[in-house]
Amino acid sequence: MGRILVVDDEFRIRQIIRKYAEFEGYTVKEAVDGMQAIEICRKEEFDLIIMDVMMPELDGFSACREIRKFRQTPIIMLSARGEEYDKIHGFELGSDDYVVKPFSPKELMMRVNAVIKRSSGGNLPENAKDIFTYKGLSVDFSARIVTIDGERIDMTPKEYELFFYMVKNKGLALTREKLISEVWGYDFFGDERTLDTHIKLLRKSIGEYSKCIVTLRGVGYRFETL
Amino acid sequence: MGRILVVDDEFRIRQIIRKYAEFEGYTVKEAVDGMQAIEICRKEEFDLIIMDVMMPELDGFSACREIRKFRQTPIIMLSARGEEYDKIHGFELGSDDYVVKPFSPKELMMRVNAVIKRSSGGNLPENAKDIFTYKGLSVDFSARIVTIDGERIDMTPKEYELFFYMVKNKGLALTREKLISEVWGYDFFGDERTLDTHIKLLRKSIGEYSKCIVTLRGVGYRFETL
DNA sequence: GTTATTTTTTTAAAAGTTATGAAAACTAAT
DNA sequence: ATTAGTTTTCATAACTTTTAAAAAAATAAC
Repeated sequence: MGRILVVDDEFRIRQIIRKYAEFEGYTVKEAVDGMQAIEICRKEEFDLIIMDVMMPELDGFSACREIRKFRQTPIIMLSARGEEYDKIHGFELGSDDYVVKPFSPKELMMRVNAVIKRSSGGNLPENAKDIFTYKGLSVDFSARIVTIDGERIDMTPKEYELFFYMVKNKGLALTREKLISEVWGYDFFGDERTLDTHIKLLRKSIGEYSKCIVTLRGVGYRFETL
Repeated sequence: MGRILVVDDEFRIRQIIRKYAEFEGYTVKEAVDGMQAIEICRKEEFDLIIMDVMMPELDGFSACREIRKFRQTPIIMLSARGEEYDKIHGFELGSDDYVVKPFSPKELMMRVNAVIKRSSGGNLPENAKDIFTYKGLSVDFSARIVTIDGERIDMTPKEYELFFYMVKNKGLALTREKLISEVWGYDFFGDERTLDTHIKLLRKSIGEYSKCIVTLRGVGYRFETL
């Protein structure tokens, strides 16, 4: 287990990735452009694809899109610094991660391991995935699993419901009323401070990421990826 | 689903965009200038508008501004390299993306897909965005975030409410009575100077943009984009 | 130019909100 | 019924915002 497809037009890059990946115990196959990558993917299955954005014949984005039509293989995109940032960012949701060139092989391998662990760890049917990730934090909505740097975070049902709702609505100001009616139900008539207490418990649970839950005085809270 | 309005005075450009967009499965409608675009937008709804900046009759910026008054359709602007860079940059936050001519159709399509995915496909809450921008100032109403040159401005609830109301009613003379009843509530019976104090605090918070809040002696205040 | 009026700035006290810790109530499993 | 874990309540501490009032500055009127 651990098959990786490396797609890059530069031999040197493919070589270096192969070296490190094989050292980590992965089996590596190579493709020199997007077109070739698609053909190979039709015939064989991989646990991960590492693909350069800029390639002759067919660029990484197009290839990625094409492959995704018939495979759910996780994909890590490689791109030159600065260049195409917007595109990658917009695309990011579709790919699983991206690494900026020049990269340190170590860093790349770390990401490779993370992505593979993330995708193979959960033995769910790959299609029903609904996962949010931000840095070392990942929230698997369908599995009800929250991990930080790969480690599971135990959460009580209420913490999970609250966190779930906030992450799903990340970047939005959520009023106390909204949070309470969404998490506790519109007919909750309990104490006003209940929400505060659960925010506190939740913050404690997510450790360093507690700073992602910002207090909006007089309004409520907002979960944000800084 | 996937209706696009292409606004450009050059037939060749419209044709090429149409070709690629239809290939990707979108339905395309065309307009030759800003005026026509506005008329069409009043009658029909689109998922995306691709609009050239330089056009006879009515330029892209003006048309965009006009359309935004009644539609939230995402807009991608096209412009010649270098030219109008400042405008585009300042405008960027208001539009959803911009592409510099000459562009590769592939690149444009990638952006089109990204914008459409972001605004409709992606079930992220990010779509419900409601953001006002003017130069380096941006007010995100749904996230309750105000930034100046990308940096967050901390505001107290009252400052935010007051600013929110003034920006939403930008360009209008707002009487002290109106402001107080809208921000504090019609039943506020506090001190007359409270409003002045909060205007002061607000001005301090928004720094250089404080000059956008003009005092209307004997009347009230007005927020304006100079 | 002086005076009266309005606006702005400055304070400090008052009012209001959120965070926290601990205990009580509740729930599900044994 | 007991227990372990979870949720809720409550009192209080910590903190922030709002208010009010007065002094200073600016503006308009004379």
